[in-house]
Amino acid sequence: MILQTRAEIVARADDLFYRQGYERTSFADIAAAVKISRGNFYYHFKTKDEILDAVIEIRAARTAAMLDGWAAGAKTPRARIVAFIRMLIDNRAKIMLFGCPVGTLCGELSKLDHAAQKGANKIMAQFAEWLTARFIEAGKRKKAPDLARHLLARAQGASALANALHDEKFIRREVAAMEKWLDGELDVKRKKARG
Amino acid sequence: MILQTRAEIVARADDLFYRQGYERTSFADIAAAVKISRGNFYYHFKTKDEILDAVIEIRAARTAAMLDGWAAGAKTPRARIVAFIRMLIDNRAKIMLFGCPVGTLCGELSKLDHAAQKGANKIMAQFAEWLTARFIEAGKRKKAPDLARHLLARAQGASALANALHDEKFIRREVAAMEKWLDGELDVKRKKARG
DNA sequence: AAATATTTAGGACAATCGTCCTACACCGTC
DNA sequence: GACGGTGTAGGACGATTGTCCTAAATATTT
Repeated sequence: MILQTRAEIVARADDLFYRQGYERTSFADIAAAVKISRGNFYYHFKTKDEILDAVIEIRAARTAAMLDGWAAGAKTPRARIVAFIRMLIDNRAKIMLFGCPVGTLCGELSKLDHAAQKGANKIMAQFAEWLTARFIEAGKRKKAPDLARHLLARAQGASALANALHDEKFIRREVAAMEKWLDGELDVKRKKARG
Repeated sequence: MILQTRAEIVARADDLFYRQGYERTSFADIAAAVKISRGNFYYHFKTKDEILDAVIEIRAARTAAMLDGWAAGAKTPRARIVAFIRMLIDNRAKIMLFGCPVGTLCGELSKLDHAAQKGANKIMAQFAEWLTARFIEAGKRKKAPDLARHLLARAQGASALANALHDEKFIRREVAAMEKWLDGELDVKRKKARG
C-alpha cells in the first residue's frame, strides 16, 4: 500500500528534520531511516520541497489535534493555557537537545528563504490563535491577542535558552514564572488555585 | 597583508552565516563575497570549521565590546539593562528577517551537533553573565542569575516570534513589557509604579 | 638585481547532493 | 498463464560540496 510507505517516509523525515534540520537532512538520510532505496523514495516524492510540505502538513495536523485535546481535556481556560505551558516540561529532554520543533523550523526556513516558510510560520500562528481563543474564553477579549503572543514568546525564549544553556531547572523556573504571570493576568485570587 | 584578507573572509562569513546559516553557506559563497579564489581561500582557512571558529571568536569579541560600551555609556544599572533590551529595537529589521544572530546560531549548531556549539553557547552565556553583573549592581545579588536568564529568554522569545510573525509592533510591545518588568524587579518608585 | 617568502589563482579530487531513468518484482483481473 | 498497473531497487546524471595541490604572481629581504 502506497500510503504506508509514504506515511513512513513523512514520519522519518519529520523526526530527522527536527533532530538535524531540513538543510542537513538528505534524501539518503531519510531513505536509510525508512530502509528503502533512493529510487523508491523518488516514486513517492519528486523533490525535497515536497517532503517538507508533507512534513509541515502533518505537523500542523498534529498540532491542531494536540490543541483540541488540551481544550477538551481541561475544563477551565486557565487549565487549558497551563497545559500549553506544561508542554515545555513534558518535552524538556528533546527541547534541551534540539530546541522547539516549531521555533527552530521557522528559524531555519527564514534563513533559507524557503517557499515552505509560510507554512511553518502558520504552525506558530496556530498556537497564537489557540491561545488567543483561550484568553478570550477567560474574559480577556481586548488583550487576548497580545497576551497570547506574549506567552508564546516566553515559551519560545525558554526553549531557546534551555537549549543553549542545557539547563533543565531553568525550564521549570520559567514554567513556574509563566503560570504566576498567567494568574496575575487572569486575576486569580488564590495562589495555589488550580483549575 | 594576510590579516586584511583573513579579516575580510571572517567578516563576510560572519554575515553569510547570519543571513543564510552555517550549513547553507559554502566555501564558494564566501569566496565569491570576498572576491577571491577558492584556492586562496584555502590558504587562510583549511576547513569550514576553522572559519566558524574564527567567526564565533570575532562575534564573542564584538559582543564583549558592545557589553562594555553599554556598561560604560549608561550610568545606572537599570539604564545599562535597558540598553540591552533596546537592542531588540535597534536591530528589529534584521531580527525580523533572520532572527537573533546568537540564538539562531546556537540553534543551528545544536542540531548539527557541531564542535563549535560550545563556543556559540558561550556567547549566549556572555549576555547572561553581563546581565547577572548588572542585576548585582542593582542590588539583586541573590536573584541576579535568575533575573538575567529570564530577561535573556524573553529577548530570545521576542526575536523568535518577531521573525516568525514578521510583526514589528510586537517587538515594541515586548520591549515595553520587559522594561516594565525590569522596573518592578528593581523596585523603581514611579508615579505609575504598581502598589 | 637576485633570492626568498608570502599570497594568489585555478583547477583536480573523491564524495555527496537532488534528481531522474530503467528494469524487475508483485499484484489482482482476464 | 498472459496481462497491465503499482511499488520497489539500483544506479546514472550533472552539479556542487569540502578539501587539497601546484604554479604563478606579488612582497620582502638580501
